[in-house]
Amino acid sequence: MTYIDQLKAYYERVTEECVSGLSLDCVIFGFHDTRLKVLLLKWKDTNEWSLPGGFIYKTESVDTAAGRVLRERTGLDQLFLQQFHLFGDAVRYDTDDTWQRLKMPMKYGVNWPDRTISMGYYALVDYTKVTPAVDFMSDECCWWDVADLPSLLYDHRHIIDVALKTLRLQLNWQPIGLNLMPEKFTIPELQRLYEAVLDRSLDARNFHKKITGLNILTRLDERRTGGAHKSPYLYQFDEVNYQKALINGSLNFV
Amino acid sequence: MTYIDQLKAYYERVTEECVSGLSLDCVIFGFHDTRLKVLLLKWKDTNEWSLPGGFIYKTESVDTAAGRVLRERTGLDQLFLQQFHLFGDAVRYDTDDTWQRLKMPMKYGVNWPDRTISMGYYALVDYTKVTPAVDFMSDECCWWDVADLPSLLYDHRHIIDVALKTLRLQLNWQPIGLNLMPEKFTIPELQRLYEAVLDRSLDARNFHKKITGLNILTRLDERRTGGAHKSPYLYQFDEVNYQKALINGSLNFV
DNA sequence: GCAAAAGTGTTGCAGATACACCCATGG
DNA sequence: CCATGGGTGTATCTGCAACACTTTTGC
Repeated sequence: MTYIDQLKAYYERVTEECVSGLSLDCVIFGFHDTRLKVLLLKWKDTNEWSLPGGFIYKTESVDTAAGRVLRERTGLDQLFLQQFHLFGDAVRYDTDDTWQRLKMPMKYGVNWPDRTISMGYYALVDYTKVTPAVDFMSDECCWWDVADLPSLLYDHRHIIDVALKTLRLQLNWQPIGLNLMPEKFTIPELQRLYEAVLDRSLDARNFHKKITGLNILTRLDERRTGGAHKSPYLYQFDEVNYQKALINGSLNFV
Repeated sequence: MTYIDQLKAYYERVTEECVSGLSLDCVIFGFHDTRLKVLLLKWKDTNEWSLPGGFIYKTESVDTAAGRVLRERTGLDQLFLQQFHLFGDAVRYDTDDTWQRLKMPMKYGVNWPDRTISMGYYALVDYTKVTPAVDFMSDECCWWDVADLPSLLYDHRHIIDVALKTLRLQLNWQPIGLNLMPEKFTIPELQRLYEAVLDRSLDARNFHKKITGLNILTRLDERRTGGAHKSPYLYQFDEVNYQKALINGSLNFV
C-alpha cells in the first residue's frame, strides 16, 4: 500500500467514522537541559511541522480520543491530558497555504467541512521516559525548544502560545514536576524546570525552602556524583502527598 | 406557521447550515436577594427546563455563536461569555428519556448525529438590567436559585456544577461583581454576592478593607435610605481600575 | 588550590485573619 | 428606645522576598 493510498484510506475512515468538523490537538510539554520542550511531528516527505492531532470517533468520548490520538501518532500513553481551549475562529489559518506546504496529493473527500474546530489538550511528560514513535503520516517526531520553534502548520503556533499561558497560570495553583522530571532528581534540577516554565530565574534558597516545605519530596540517601562540583542530594516525589497538594492547589510560585 | 412547523424549519436549517454534532450551552449567572441565580428556559408546552443553548453556523466563530445563541434565545446581549469546558462524553445523558420529556413530535432529521458534543460558556450579568425574552421554542425564561434548581434536561445539571466550580476558582484571581451588581450598590450587598458564590460567610471588616484596598470602588455622596437601620454608603465600580485589576488578577478571596 | 555549584538561616514586609465596639436608622 | 445592621481599627500570624557565606567536588 503506497503512502497516498494509506492517506486516502485514513481520510475515508475519518470521514465515515469520526465526528465531522471537530478535531483535537495535543501540546505535549517535556523538559530537558534547562529548556522547556514541546513534541512536534514532521509530515512525511515535507519539512513541515505540526502538533500531534486527530479526530474523534462518533461513539468515543473526546477526552478518550485525545489519549488515543496521542498514542497512535507518537507512541506516548497514559498521559494526563487536560483541556485548555477550544479553537473555533471562523478562519483559523490560511488553508490554501497549508495545503501547499503539506503537498497533499488529493482533497480530503466530498463531505469534508470547509473549516475545522479544534479542541486543545496539553500534558506534561518525563522527557527521559519517552521514546516517540511516528505514525505513517509523519517521518519524524521530536522535541523542540519552546523558545525556538520552527514555522508551524495550521494555527499551531497560536495553540502552543495559549497552552504555555495556561501552563504558567496553572503553576500558580498546582505543583508541577511529577510528570516532567525523571524519577530521581536534584532540587536545582527541579528549579531549572520552574525557571524554564516561568521564563525567569528564582532564588535558590527560597525555592529550596518552599519546595521542601510542601512535603511532596523525599530526600534519598544518594547523591548525584560524576558531575563537577559539590554533589547534590537526589529526591523523588512522594506521590501520595503530591496528589494531596494537587487537590488543595497549595503551590504558588508567581 | 404552527409550532411544529417552526420547529421542523429550525432543525432543517440547523442541519443544513450549522456545524454537525457540536452545540454550545450558556450558563448565565445573576445575583439577587442574597442568592446566586442561573438563567433557564422552559420548553414550550412542557414542564422541562434547560440551559439556553444552540448551534454554530458553518462559517461562524464558536465564540461569536455563543453570543448570538444567547441573544436569540433570551434577548441578552453584549455579555462577556467565557469558555469553561467541552462536554464530550460518549454518552452524556439518556436520549430516550430526554426525548420523551421534551415531547418532541418528530425526529430531528436523517443526518442528525447520534450524539452531540457541547462547549460550555458562562457569563455574569446584572440581574436588574436583564429582561429575558423567550424564543419560539420556549415559553418561559427565568432565574433559578443555584441552590434550588429544578430537574434539568440533558446533562445540564452537570454543566452548571462545572460552571460553578470554575466561577469559584475564578474568584481567586479576578474581581467579580461589575457584571453582577447594579450600577450603584453598598459594600454589604457586594459581600452578599461573594458569600453566595463562595457559599460561606465572610468577615465584614476584612471584606471592607480588602475590597476598598483594591481601588476598584468609588464611594458616592449618597446613602441607601428606606431600609431599616443605619443607611449604608453607595458605591460604584471604577471601570478603569477594575479592568486593570482583572488583568493583574490581583484578588484572592479564598 | 581554585572555580563552580550546592546547601543553608535570618530579617523585614505585606497581606490575611481574628476580633469588639459605636453609630445610624426605622419601626 | 431598641433592635438591627453598618461602619471602623488593632494585634497577631503567616508566607514571601531579599540577602551572603560556607561546603563540596572535579579538574
